[in-house]
Amino acid sequence: MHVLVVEDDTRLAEALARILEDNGYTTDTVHDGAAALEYGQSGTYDIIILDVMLPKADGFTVAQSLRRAHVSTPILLLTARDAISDKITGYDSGADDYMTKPFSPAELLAHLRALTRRQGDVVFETLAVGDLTLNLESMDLTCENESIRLSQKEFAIARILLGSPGAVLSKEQLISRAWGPASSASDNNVEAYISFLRKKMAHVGSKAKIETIRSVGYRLTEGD
Amino acid sequence: MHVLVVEDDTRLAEALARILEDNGYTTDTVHDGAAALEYGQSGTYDIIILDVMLPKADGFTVAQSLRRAHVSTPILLLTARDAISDKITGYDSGADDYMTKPFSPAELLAHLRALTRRQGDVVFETLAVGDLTLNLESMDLTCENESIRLSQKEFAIARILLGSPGAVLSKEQLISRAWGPASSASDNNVEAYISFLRKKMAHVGSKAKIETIRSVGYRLTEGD
DNA sequence: GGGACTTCCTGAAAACTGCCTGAACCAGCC
DNA sequence: GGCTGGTTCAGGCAGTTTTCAGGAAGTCCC
Repeated sequence: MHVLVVEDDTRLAEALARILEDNGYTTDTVHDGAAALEYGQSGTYDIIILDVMLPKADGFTVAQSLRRAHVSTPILLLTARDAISDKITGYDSGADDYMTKPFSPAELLAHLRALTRRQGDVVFETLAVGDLTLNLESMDLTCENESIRLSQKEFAIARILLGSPGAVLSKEQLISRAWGPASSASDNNVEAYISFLRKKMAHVGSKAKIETIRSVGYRLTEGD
Repeated sequence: MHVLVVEDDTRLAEALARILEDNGYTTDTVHDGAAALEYGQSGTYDIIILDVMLPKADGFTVAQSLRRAHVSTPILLLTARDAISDKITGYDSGADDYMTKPFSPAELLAHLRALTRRQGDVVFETLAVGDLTLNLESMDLTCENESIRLSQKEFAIARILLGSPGAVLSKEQLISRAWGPASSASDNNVEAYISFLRKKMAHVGSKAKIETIRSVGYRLTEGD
């Protein structure tokens, strides 16, 4: 197992190399984004550990460039910040996993083991349509860096809509999937929640729209 | 030092527990693969000693499953066979060390010391999120220069939260990891401790917040 | 175009549920 | 006995879900 460590903090870089080598990995270390790209493109590494804060080119950019160059080596991003927007950026940029500093060696090794094993498993459980992202774990609805919390039922409905974007869902379908097939919820319940959702979507400034298709149902669209 | 012993041979299991307890370890013993998984996932052990030949699921499988579940507790595999192929399978499955039966108590203790040392060497003795720092040795919670002592359970919960900042932890998860998988603690216990922790976090003046996600769980955030 | 009808939207209030937290109660320990 | 830490209880609060009703918007037909 050959690992490329990209980390500008010399102390941390050495600590990483030490942990890895103690555990049977071989390592190369570079200290800035430009070198990371150059080495990463060689395609000889099994994993790349990439710090986000780097001189010359940040981790996100490096990850993105590598993916553009069709390098599919699993990338583990390191960052001190744990903002959700960062996570999303990290994921979008093509990184496979994500770890916030500080971390224990055990944690690092666990992540590496997971990365080499699974390859391509999803790290963040989200649903996205257009500029909208629904976090399936925390039930947050996000657009750009505005986020808002959804309630249980709002989430259930949002999840169904985001789950089949563009499709027309009837109120009956929505009721049966959000309230359960044996429920006695009325059409007006759905209407109320669609209204809530539209309000929250507007609040986070999304361009996506829930269209009404009269006497048929609703449909989620990206919004041009 | 808390050790999980997984061994179906009752005599050997008792012998192991005895040796360990005589040497200052505390132990839990289970007798099959399924229980091993359940207990192991609680993440409350410092070491897992795992026999290869087990009813329900063999040691390799258990080790592998634990690693997949992101449990990074060091695992010491026990086996009667000493074929090389077994050794390889052992390490592949995520085990950290490997010992063939029969062995002397001294040998066992040496392996355990090696395993804990490897970790202890480099393990960060604090967990930090935002302006909050949790000292894993003294169980103090610190922010800036305000510090406060946490009780056992408070510490257990805090450690879990600080260990995966930003992630949503359900009450069930918290119970299983802070009280143990077989516990009968109620949701209200968790609520009570969350309440204590919030009070102590406020007391040290941290900006970090424990968010409630209604009917889902809790999440620790840095607080802008 | 206008009226009659249907469907949908949405603000407000009521009903409900889960959560928080102070206080009491235990148990073990100095 | 006093102390600390853990657990349980219950009232009150706040967020959620449901209900209701008036009005807006769409459809149909003359």
